[in-house]
Amino acid sequence: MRMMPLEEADITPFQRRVYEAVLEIPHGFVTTYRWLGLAIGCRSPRAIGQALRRNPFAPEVPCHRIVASDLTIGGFAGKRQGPKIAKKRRLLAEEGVRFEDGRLADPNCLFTFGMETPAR
DNA sequence: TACAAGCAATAGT
DNA sequence: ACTATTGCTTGTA
Repeated sequence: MRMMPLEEADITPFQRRVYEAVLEIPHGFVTTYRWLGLAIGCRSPRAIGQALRRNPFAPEVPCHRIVASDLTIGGFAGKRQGPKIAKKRRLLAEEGVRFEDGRLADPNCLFTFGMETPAR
């Protein structure tokens, strides 16, 4: 598989921002659409999901490390349920991120791009 | 170029 | 549980 620089890809600037941010997620960690939005200054998580859905860089860009803000597993491959989701869960399990009943077991695995944890 | 519809979500009611 | 909001992509005229 070819490693194509993001610069030469046929993508929009927004998509490039999203992928760059996703690449910063360390192995064994996950982040949420919310955090991604904060990181790249986008207040519309749906746009992020759409960008990831059209991800031409799978699996070079670990789009499986994105979960929903309430720590549910979120969606994958354009769906919110089905075999794709099971695969996403398995991929995360391989990286040491454990899920329980469709929810992230250890919130400690959340990667917040060096920002402070959300004031809840 | 202009407009409408859709999306792997989230917050508020 | 349901609706509103939100930024961006894509398709059609």
